[in-house]
Amino acid sequence: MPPAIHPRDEIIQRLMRVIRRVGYDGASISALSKATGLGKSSLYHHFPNGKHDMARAVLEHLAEFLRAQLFEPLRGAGTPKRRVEAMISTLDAFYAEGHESCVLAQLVLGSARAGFHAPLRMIFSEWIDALADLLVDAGIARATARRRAEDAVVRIEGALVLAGGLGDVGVFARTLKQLPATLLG
Amino acid sequence: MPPAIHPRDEIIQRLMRVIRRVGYDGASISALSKATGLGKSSLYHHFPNGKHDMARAVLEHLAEFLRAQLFEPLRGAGTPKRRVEAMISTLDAFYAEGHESCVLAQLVLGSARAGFHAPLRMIFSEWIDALADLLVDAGIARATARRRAEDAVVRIEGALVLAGGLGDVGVFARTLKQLPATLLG
DNA sequence: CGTAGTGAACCGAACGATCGGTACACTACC
DNA sequence: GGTAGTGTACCGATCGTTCGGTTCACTACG
Repeated sequence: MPPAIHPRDEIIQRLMRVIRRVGYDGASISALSKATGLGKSSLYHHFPNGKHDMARAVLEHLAEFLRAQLFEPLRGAGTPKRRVEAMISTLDAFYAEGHESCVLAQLVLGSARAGFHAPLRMIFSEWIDALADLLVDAGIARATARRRAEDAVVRIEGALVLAGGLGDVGVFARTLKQLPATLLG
Repeated sequence: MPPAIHPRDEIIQRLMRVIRRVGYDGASISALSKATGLGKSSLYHHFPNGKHDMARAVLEHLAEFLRAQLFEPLRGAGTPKRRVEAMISTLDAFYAEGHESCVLAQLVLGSARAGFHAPLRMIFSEWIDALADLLVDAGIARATARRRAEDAVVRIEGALVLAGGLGDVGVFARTLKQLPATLLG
């Protein structure tokens, strides 16, 4: 293996850092170029279809991250409460206690949302499914479990929006804190 | 009153329609010009500071709308449950049952969010305050009321994001439906 | 061995289009 | 006449994208 100063994952993570902060429309190629340390044409070498490809890659990368760090642990070992708490602390770190906004929300709201419809729906669905399965595991009826799982994701996304809008991350902390009780009854 | 083909409110509403769909960064001046039927120079006549002024005006217009249509009714007559239900049906209409996204969220997430920090915080705060006051009115302890009010706004914003992400407005409908129970216990 | 060739990774300069914004003359109505 | 509102033409900057070209590790072949 050659030195590989710029592993693809590292590039994508830097793209994500920009997009999650300023959104798809707000992320210019030159900004993405600066953030990655790659020239514009080098970016096009890695992502032949341009900006859309970059965001797509970010979305795929995020999906893998979520599967490994959130969805799988939800299905893993430990009591349901423990597993929910693990998810919460992962979320708290990923969103920097509410200071960072959500890439998913950025792409849902951007002007190019139509182009990301499928992967976005996939990610949200998997998230809800993983949570619902956990609740079923905890002895909660399937229908109730789904409703609560959906509600949990709703709250997380909403808390991030509100934290940004109020300029106060307290609402995100409070929302995360009361998640276990809301989910598990 | 002269014919006034383009009353200011009508202009601002059309600006809002664009911004709420594609966000601040995605809303180009030419798109805003087309949407309002006004030439660029006319737009700059009405909003001397350009795009930022337009979004600012949209935000002020929205604040007035929310005060008149949401916050005041929350403090008005009728049982607390009735007042909550009135808010919900207004929200359902305003967001077209979940098909339209939230202007506030768009401005919170856009790259120019710093410029709208104050009015955004104001609106969210007023909303939470109005809801909390209603709950106190319904006999709920102040601290609990605030937490629940905050949670309600969190859910509304989150449900709009998720409705867009899933491409299914069902989640918005379900969230609104269970709001009265969540708020009033 | 050497050396010609290959392809992946990279780059800055430049493209046409559009960006947000301005200048100014004109019209409509007081 | 004055002034609010408008249309046209235009500005420099930046947009996303493409171009021409360089570097360099590696392979094929004499």
